Amino acid sequence: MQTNADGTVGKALAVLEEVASFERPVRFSELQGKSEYPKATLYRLLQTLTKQRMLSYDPDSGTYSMGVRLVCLAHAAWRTSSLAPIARPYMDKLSENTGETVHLAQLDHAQVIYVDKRNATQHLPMYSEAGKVGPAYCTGVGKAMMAYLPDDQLAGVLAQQSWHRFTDGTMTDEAALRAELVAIRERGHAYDREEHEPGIICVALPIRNDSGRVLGAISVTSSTLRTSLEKLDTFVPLIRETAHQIARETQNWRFPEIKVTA
Amino acid sequence: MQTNADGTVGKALAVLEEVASFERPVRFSELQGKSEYPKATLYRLLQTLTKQRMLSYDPDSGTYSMGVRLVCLAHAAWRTSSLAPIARPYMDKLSENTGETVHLAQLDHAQVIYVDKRNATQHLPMYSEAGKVGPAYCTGVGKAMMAYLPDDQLAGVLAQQSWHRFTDGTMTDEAALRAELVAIRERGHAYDREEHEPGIICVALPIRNDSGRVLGAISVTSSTLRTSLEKLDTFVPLIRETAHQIARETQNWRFPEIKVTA
DNA sequence: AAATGCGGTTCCACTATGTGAAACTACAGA
DNA sequence: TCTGTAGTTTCACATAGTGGAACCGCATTT
Repeated sequence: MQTNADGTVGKALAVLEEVASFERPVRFSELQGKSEYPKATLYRLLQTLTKQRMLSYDPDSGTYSMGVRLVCLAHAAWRTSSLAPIARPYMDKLSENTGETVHLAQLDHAQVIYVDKRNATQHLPMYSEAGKVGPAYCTGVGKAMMAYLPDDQLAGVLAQQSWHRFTDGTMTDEAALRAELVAIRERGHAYDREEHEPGIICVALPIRNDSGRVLGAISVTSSTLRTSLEKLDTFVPLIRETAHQIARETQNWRFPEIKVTA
Repeated sequence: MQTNADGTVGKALAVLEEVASFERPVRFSELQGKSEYPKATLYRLLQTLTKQRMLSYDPDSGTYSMGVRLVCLAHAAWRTSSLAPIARPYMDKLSENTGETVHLAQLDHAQVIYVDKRNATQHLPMYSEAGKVGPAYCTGVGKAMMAYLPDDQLAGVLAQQSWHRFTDGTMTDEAALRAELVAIRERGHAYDREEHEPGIICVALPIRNDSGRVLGAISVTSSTLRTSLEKLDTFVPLIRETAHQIARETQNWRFPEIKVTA
């Protein structure tokens, strides 16, 4: 599970992630089974995390669960270093104009993180969706971002994909995806042709700043039952405009104070 | 800032919190100014956090900001150990029935953390609100929860309040608050009489399980311009019912698997 | 009642990890 | 070129973390 758990902090975070992966309160012994750390070490890490309120321990049931302090920290993270707060009004507008599900995503490590969402049916941007992660190689947003990544970064991301075949359409090797990325650059936008989930299709565009750096991506998603890629194509100008607006907005927002510190 | 930063993990988290407190991308030197750690140590901690993707470093501007990995972890925390996902349908209903702003909060350390919200005006449960923290001693939800805390825990929470006078109505010492908590227990619900913010009032009830343990609290909030405490009082039965429903729901939800492991 | 087994906690000699003053580098402005 | 400031690296040193093993407490078995 844990990639490079050097240092105590790394180990602690690996354990935290381990607890998270259970998606429910979990006993010491269950963790011990999955963890690579010896009993005493694991125990101490859990103690530390609990004392730091990253985990909470329920003495009644003898279980650990994720601590609410994380929710606070994440709130700060979301507010200050995700595109979501900046993009919100534009997301709203795009959602209204298209009437379809709209995602805002960013790239982290080699995964896609959805930082905001507008739902077509239930018109609530659900907290429960922000924070969700997805694979980069078989989602519209993932491919849209990868297509505009500098070579060295792209290589790193590609190397870490799982290439799991979710559907018949999933691209399962680097060569296929690289070809696709070229096509995306030519076309200017990415598709998800039921590559991650059968029946689910989307059009996605990257959000890039003036210097061309990829900040994130937006997608308009729907199902093959309701629409087709051709129909979604009509939204491209709208999405592009939204992406531009968000990118422009970031220029003003990011570090306006920095130059003033003198 | 940092309370008990024993161990490397504690120090790292203190730094993380420090970065969060700036609410914007921050330079090394700015952090150094606020931090108690020597240059080299701080530097290494930042490196570690960055490598662990809890922070992200922007080489262009030389600034650190909160990492998106936190958003993922928090997603897990929110889903599995907050009341929010369980309470969601009941929150929806309460919001609809009252037409006022509804909060769902939990106690952490000595603070109130809002884990969900329904807004009266903009009817979107905003991610940006979940994760917000507030003082316990001068909010309806905070007092509602404290009123039903076991003595030892209560003492701990009280000891950590700031007793800052936000408004004329703020209770600024333990004695006053303890008297209020007695009144709350007698009455069965708590009020916020413009104690935190002028013009803002609310009624709050704790969410308690069968054994009486405090799980969280719900409140219905409004402004003195629109309504009065007397009017909010009419919502009490509705809120109580909601709290009961949520508490009942947790019984089924929490650790159903635990007993089966045999 | 004693024995067994199991989840959880503590001990302690050992050493990996983190520490931080100081030296150094890169760069901007004088 | 010189000087100062922000950021990075070094290295002798010691703290902090490690983990095998022993221990505890409780439930179940004999």
